[in-house]
Amino acid sequence: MKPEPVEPELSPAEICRSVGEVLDQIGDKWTVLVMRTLAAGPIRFNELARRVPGVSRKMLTATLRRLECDGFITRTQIPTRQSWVEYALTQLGRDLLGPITVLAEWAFANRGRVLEARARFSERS
Amino acid sequence: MKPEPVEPELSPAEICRSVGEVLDQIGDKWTVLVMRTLAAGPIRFNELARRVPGVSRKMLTATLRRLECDGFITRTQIPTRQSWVEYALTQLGRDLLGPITVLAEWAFANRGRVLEARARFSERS
DNA sequence: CCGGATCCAATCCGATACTG
DNA sequence: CAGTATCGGATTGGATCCGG
Repeated sequence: MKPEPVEPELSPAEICRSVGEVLDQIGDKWTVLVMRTLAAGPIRFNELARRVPGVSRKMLTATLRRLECDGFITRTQIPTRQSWVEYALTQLGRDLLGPITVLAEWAFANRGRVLEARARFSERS
Repeated sequence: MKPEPVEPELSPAEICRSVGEVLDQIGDKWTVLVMRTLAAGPIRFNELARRVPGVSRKMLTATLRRLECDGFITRTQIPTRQSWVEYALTQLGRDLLGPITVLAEWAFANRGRVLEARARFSERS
């Protein structure tokens, strides 16, 4: 369901710009955690706040606004007696989780190599 | 030359932790730009500073230290008449460029969808 | 329940000047 | 050439209070 295989070759300059932009969008403290939590299905604001450990409501609001603005999630008012707002991933958001998961799996598979490097570095300096 | 295909299934909690750690490492302003520049081959400090547009020497130093500590690059003193220090990617660093490039290519292929979403968002609010 | 608004501390980061 | 040291503005993000 990805948009296209596209051309496999990308110039280094295009790579740099692309990765810079996407890291500006998702490289902050909470964005990916929120998206991963939304991956399980639509969820309300306060439930989301509970499931993302440590996030303040202020940062959660800011993160959700940005994700909504960039088209990665939807925000739906459900009028009932109480206020009720549901957030959910869009197709674009689900698509983005693919490359993010690739990165996460790499990090998980290689965390030992990083820890070894740090140990060597600290004992050498 | 990747370490292993590893188990394809990763629990959501492990994904979150992994991606949080790797984003802490590479999610800042300069790390990926520096690594992409190093991908062309070993390079000296000041040449690196010239090729990464806008970076200050202070931030470049900090970025390189961290990359070295985490095992993504090597720092080599070459004693000659002048000071001479070369930085180069390690195998671990080259491996990391794989998932990063996946992300960059996704961002490049989908940047139009994000721009459309922003246009819709701004005209709706 | 879902936020917005404000204050404040910590951190980031660029500019500048200096060293071996 | 390859950094280090210090200052100060800008940004980040938590705490708290307030409102619909």
